[in-house]
Amino acid sequence: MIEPLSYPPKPHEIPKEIDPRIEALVCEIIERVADKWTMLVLEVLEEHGTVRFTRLGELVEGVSQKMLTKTLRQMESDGLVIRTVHPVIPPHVEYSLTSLGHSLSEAFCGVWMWAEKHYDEVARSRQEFRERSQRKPDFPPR
Amino acid sequence: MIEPLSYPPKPHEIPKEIDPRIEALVCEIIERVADKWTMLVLEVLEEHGTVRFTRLGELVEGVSQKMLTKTLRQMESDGLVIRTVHPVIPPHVEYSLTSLGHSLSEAFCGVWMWAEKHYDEVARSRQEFRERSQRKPDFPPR
DNA sequence: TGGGTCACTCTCCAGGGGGTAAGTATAAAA
DNA sequence: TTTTATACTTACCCCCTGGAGAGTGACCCA
Repeated sequence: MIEPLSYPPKPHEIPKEIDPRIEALVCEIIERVADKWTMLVLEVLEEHGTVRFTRLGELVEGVSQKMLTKTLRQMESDGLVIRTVHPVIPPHVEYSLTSLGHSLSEAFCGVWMWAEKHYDEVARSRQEFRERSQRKPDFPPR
Repeated sequence: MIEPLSYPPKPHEIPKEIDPRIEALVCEIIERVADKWTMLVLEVLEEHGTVRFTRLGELVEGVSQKMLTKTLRQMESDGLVIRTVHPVIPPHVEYSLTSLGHSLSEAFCGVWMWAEKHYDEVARSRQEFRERSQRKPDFPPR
């Protein structure tokens, strides 16, 4: 079992406390999990419960079949979604979140809310940045 | 100001409540923010406070100068980091998180902890998935 | 016989992400 | 005078991502 780390870590506990293996593992999960489509699929399934493949493709705006399949397969492999096949013709396949999936969705809640809450601020900042960089030559020059 | 949504949203509040503009905005932020390097830079700055360019490059494992610059520029534009230039030679540039940056880092805390907490579970799930898919032909065939 | 349904899978291909390495500016130090 | 230090920028190039679109299998229905 991995020992929980405080977050953000206090400066004094940084140097030796982080096992590079754990660092790598967590990074790997974060990378995969923070994938664009994964997050969007997660959200849609959280909202709509059990959804069939084609419908999911409609709900996740802009996803191609290829990417949808790939993302779902990945999420299934990670234990985030359950794939339920009804052996009929034409095929009928349903996707829904596992409890692990739900828990991840909940964890993402923070980021989601952050994005909503700070949207204006980011937009404003981008605006100012654009103006600033038009006017100002920099040192060192970029 | 954007009206806060409950999360996860209750089924009955889904259909009309989500303004597609807001949906798009949030998605855009999430996409950017979920960028691999952005997250890693965020983490390093949270841990180490104020850091110079070259050092940052060492701390963010595997990043190239090009990507580091790009990521930092982006984060600066979004108001997540401050870039402080000391006009000396050789150049001395320091990066640190803004309060907005800290708040995002905090929001990601949930995901970070999730990854740590559920690592074994995900690993196990992947293992099983691999075994399962070797044995089982599927319907419909993949 | 032919078309429709569903959940994929496969192939082709363009665009872009991102790596590498060299270039730049400047002054102090050796 | 050459080197070094620092924070970039630029050019070149390759590989991989991921989109578009067609194909597939099995059955039902007209």
